[in-house]
Amino acid sequence: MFSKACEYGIKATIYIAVKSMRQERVSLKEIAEEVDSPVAFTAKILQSLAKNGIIDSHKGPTGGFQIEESKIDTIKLHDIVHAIDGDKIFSGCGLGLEQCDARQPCPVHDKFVGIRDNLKIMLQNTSLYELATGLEIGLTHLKR
Amino acid sequence: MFSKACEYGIKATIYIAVKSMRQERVSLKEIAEEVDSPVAFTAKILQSLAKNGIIDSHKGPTGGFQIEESKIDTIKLHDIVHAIDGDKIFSGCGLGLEQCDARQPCPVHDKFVGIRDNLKIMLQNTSLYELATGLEIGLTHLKR
DNA sequence: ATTATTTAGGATAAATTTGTCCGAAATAAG
DNA sequence: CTTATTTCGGACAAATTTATCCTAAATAAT
Repeated sequence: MFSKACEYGIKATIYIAVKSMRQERVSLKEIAEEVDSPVAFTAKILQSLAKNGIIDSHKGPTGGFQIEESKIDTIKLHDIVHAIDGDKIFSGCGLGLEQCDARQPCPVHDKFVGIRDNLKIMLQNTSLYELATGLEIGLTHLKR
Repeated sequence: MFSKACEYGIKATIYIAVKSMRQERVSLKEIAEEVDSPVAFTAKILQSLAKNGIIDSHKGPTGGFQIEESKIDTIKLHDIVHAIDGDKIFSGCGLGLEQCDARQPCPVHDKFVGIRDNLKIMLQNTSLYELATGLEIGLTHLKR
């Protein structure tokens, strides 16, 4: 469903959010450990999240990543996925046709659009705040 | 959403079904042309569809692929996808965790399960017959 | 200023998916 | 039986995704 990059990106962002709610900055190393993801690859993903304005990064000692607290309930799962995978998940024909729309649909067009709309709505409706809170109160987990 | 292999496989199966409803066998070459897919790669996919009992194959002159007519409305999109991609689309955690279920869920578990159930139900409910008929009466198309 | 620490970013490598090539096996027809 | 045609299946190649490595740049602290 999601790419590995996206999986790592989502987990990392949730972890950063939890720490940011406590006014703490976290290092790449800590994130990768807590989220069980390859360090260097995670670095790339965090880079693109930073470029897309989802997270903030700071170099040097005491540096690391954090998220503006006011943003945490504004940011949606959709924004994270979009920052990493672009909109290729949300657009394009289910069978890979170049020309496929309601007028000239592929055989699975309608059914596919239905599923994808569900996905999009879900992603747009779930906030980072909600995900981070669930983790903090021990309702959910990020490792294993 | 689907792998390329799956996209080609679905298109090919629908095309074979249309021809089979007219008691015609089709060659790999014709399928690849009509479905706009790479010939040799399509051959591999058809092989695995044949091994999984979705389609029948015959070697030699006048050979080719076909589908038992009685099967056409029994076969569901789900069967095609499963024959090609296995059940990796239907199982596993949305964030790649090894241990993730209702008791120890990842942060997106519930939402993810919801979407995936939709997908599964859709795939189990749409028959090859329905897809082939739509194509035959010109309601849908497979190229471009 | 110097040093230690941390992210940025480019180059490279490994793994997976996608795609090609070609000889072998089956089989229909002359 | 021979030949032409078609799928089978293994080896190989290209492209993409995943992952690593290393140097540079920034920056906090001494």
